Amino acid sequence: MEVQQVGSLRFQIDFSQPLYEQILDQVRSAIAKGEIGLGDKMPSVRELAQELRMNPNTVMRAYQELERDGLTEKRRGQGTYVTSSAESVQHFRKSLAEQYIDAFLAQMESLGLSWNDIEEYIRNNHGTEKGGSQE
Amino acid sequence: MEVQQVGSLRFQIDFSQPLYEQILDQVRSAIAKGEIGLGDKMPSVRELAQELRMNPNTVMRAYQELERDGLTEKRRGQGTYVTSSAESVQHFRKSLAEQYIDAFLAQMESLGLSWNDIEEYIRNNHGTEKGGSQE
Amino acid sequence: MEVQQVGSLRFQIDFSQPLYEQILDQVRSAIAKGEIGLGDKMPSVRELAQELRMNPNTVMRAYQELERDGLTEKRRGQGTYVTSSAESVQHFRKSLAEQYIDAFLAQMESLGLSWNDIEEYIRNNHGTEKGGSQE
Amino acid sequence: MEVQQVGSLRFQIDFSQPLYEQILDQVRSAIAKGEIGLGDKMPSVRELAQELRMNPNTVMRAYQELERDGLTEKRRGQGTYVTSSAESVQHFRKSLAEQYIDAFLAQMESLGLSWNDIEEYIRNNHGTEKGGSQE
DNA sequence: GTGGTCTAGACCACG
DNA sequence: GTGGTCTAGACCACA
Repeated sequence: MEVQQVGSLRFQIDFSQPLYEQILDQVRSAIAKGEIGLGDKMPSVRELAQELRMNPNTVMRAYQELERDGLTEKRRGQGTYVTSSAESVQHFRKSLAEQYIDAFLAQMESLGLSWNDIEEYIRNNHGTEKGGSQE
Repeated sequence: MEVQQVGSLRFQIDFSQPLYEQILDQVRSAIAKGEIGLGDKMPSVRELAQELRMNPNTVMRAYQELERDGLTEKRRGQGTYVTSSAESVQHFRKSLAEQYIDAFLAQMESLGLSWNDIEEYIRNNHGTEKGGSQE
Repeated sequence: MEVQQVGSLRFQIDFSQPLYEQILDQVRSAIAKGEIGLGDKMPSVRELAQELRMNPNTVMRAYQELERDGLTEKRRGQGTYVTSSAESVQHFRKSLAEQYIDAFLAQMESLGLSWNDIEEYIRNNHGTEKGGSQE
Repeated sequence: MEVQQVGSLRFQIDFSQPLYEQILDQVRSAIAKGEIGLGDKMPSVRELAQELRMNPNTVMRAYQELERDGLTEKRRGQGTYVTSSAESVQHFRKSLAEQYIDAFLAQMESLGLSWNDIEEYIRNNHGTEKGGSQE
């Protein structure tokens, strides 16, 4: 897997999913985990596109979505910045998490699996290496 | 939401996802949960297409994938049947569940959420009606 | 796998191939291997259809092909008989074998495999026990 | 027989088998034999369809199967590429070869032919022009 | 009647 | 430009 560092952001892109989605997810993740700080400057669309060898339109689409989610903001003539509002980040993080969780539970329900089945699987396969939390 | 019953199968189709995927998911679910029994006859491609008001090719695509997954089998000139092998169903169910769970844990990790965070959310929002798992 | 005995013929039918082809192949095999003797009476179309729970048309199609190949002959009012001519059987056996072999060699060639590769595979996997393949 | 060259691929199509299967087989063969290199770009679905004078859906079906077999991969908006993994090709080649060989041996067994009979036939008819392997 | 293949042509998402 | 989904309708093999 090829990993690319651009400023404080790290990207790992493949061709199995839409490119703009991968940028979106990975920037979101960096913001949620504090890998890029509140108020930090994002790479410009053109710079990122060049580094990732993508069409600028593809990067722009991800940036637009980030802004719509309240995670970034454009400052005229200066570029794009991570929002300074910790509250915005928290709010977004919570709503996305809930969305993921609800979708996941629906999937499990569709397979007829109970919460106990899930816990058991996770205990067996991912039990030890839990972490990555920060609250 | 419009729900349609075809034999022992219930379908609920919208236009937010590919139609063949929705058929696929819902038939999988019915098999996994035993709503349609092992060895039972499936609706014919044409019949289901007519009931769901879609093109037979769309239904056929879902049926082909079901067969590739080992959940159904075609009998020449007779139609499509749910596999008689409980083992096939179990194997498929397990592998799909693991895939879903792994993807979910990756999502949670990308948001910097710990397993405790997840459990807490679920306890609060889905805690009471767990076990039988149905909405 | 379900095996059915009809007179001196043994059938093992599944739904993954055309039914008439399976009858054809298995009767051919029985004749080629002498499991049913030259000049022996074949089961009638109706009888075989009933035993195998098939449509008589399906059995008839196989019988027609057998007759066209010179392996059986109809005697008016008496039914269908395996040919009495050992020469006919030998001729057919040879021509079918050549056809199979040529097709097989074409497949191997299409994968870029040499005869040595094939021999090696067969030595490793089927070398010791001819006929009753069972690992 | 009409042969058509498209990029580094050569096609020879008739109407005796499904068109998508012939594309599938011939592309597989080209990959297995290295006639098209790892990582090379395949003709686009539309281009190949036009060259072979068939419907794009027919070509797409073959391409989907190639991808399912791990021999090719799609890159969003860029086209279809032969996999870069020599291992994937080798794995596929081996498993297909074994499948062909096992089926062939079953055919020979059904005709009551021994391995010696086969070798003799091949020595007589194909003995001189063997080769073309590479590993 | 069943499913399987193919065509023609439309519309969409992605880059 | 790429592939992905869907429709409508034809023709075929099999039972």
